Amino acid sequence: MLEAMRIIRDLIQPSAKVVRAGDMIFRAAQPFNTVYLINAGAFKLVSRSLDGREQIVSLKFRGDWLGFSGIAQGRHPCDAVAMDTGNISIIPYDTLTEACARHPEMMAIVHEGMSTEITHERQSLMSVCTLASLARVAEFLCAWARSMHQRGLRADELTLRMTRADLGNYLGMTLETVSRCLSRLSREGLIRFGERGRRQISIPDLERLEQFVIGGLPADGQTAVQ
Amino acid sequence: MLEAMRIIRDLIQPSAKVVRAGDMIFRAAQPFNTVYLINAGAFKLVSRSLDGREQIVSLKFRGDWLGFSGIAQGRHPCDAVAMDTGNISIIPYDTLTEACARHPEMMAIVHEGMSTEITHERQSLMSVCTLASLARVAEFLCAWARSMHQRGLRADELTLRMTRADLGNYLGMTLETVSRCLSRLSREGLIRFGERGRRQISIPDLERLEQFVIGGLPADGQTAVQ
DNA sequence: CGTGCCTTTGACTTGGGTCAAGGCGGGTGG
DNA sequence: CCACCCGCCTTGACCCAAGTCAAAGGCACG
Repeated sequence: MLEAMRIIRDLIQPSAKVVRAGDMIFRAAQPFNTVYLINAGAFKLVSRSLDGREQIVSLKFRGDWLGFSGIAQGRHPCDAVAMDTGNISIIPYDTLTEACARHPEMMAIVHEGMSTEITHERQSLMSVCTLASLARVAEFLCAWARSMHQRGLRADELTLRMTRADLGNYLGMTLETVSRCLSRLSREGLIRFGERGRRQISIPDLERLEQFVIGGLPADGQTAVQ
Repeated sequence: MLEAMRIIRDLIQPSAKVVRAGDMIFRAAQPFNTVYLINAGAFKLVSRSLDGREQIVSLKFRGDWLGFSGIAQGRHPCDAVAMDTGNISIIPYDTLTEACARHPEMMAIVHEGMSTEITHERQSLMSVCTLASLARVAEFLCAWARSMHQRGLRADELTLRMTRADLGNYLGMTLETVSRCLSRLSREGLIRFGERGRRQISIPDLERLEQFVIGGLPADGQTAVQ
């Protein structure tokens, strides 16, 4: 992934931009002509339906692309919002397609990015459809940790950059349920809250948390109820 | 879309294959090296988690691509299964990337295909996360109808090619709930069951069904309870 | 040191899951 | 041609996970 980012820098030399929490990278319905590569920070993609339902459809981090979903309709179908300060490379789509035509390795990178995005959205669907809320929250934390690890960041100390309401929206449950699930995971010792507030979560044993997702708690009668 | 299929035929002249209900086009974990373009038929993509949860993550029809999700890992992440007799073009991925490098319009078509797929998966997530089961079933039917219409097929007479269990799996609910929701929609006059069994559904007024998804029933006290 | 947002927790309600009992229809074999 | 079977579908009764509503505690910032 770092490799890919280096190749893009070499072949395209894109300009970059610093963003702050709350900044919109693009908005739904805006004409599509640019994609972005995340150098740092965390971003959410928010879809809105005609009748005002709002859904966080994806979370994106360093190495991820923003904007591919706009290709099909020539307009972005969702908002992209920075969740904290970050840095993105700005890549005109024309430039990108030209680079793809000229350099097979560039096309490979872009296709891989889109393919990853497809797979990722499907995993979200799978999680929402097949897991109970407690396991869903646990899996979300595992995925976040794995994702951080894979990007070379520390994976045992997560700093969630979102409110419980956002989390709940993304995971398909209410903010109260998110809160209860996190409390429960903490009570079970599967996670711990950090000193810097309840958005900081540490995972003492990722292995065990992953086991919990697929198998639930070992049935030994030791676990607290509710 | 038909335009795109013509261009592909002209530029690549892919071989085609007839498939029958139940045939696997590819299986999860198989090495990725081919993509498929659907000429006719209906297909489901099925993901399986390590612990055996199974999820239908997408349904595909004429004009859709099969296999892009395998690019990222070099292996298909899911099974692709034909839901009835169909016909697919077989396109080696190498051939496709070469055609993309040589012909900008080919690259545009491929990128559009992937982009559409990303957007589509997000809409599923949105539907599962923000709609109650009755509205979800209704929206599913609307989407199927729109999708058929867009492909030049008749949109007021759907023949679902799946069991209630598959439907429920795809929509994130049990088969009993699907059954109850369909019965309810029928009782409300929003859909009708065909003579050829309860998998054939006609939509007398698509407009009204779409209104129902976003607004629920008009509150006039006429509607039956449960 | 207040004011407002975020989070937690409790009590209650409910949509949809679970379990169980038929019903329907098409295919097979007697 | 009929009887039976088997897979799919529907419906009812019951129950529970998660939603809703409400109250209060914490934290951050002016």
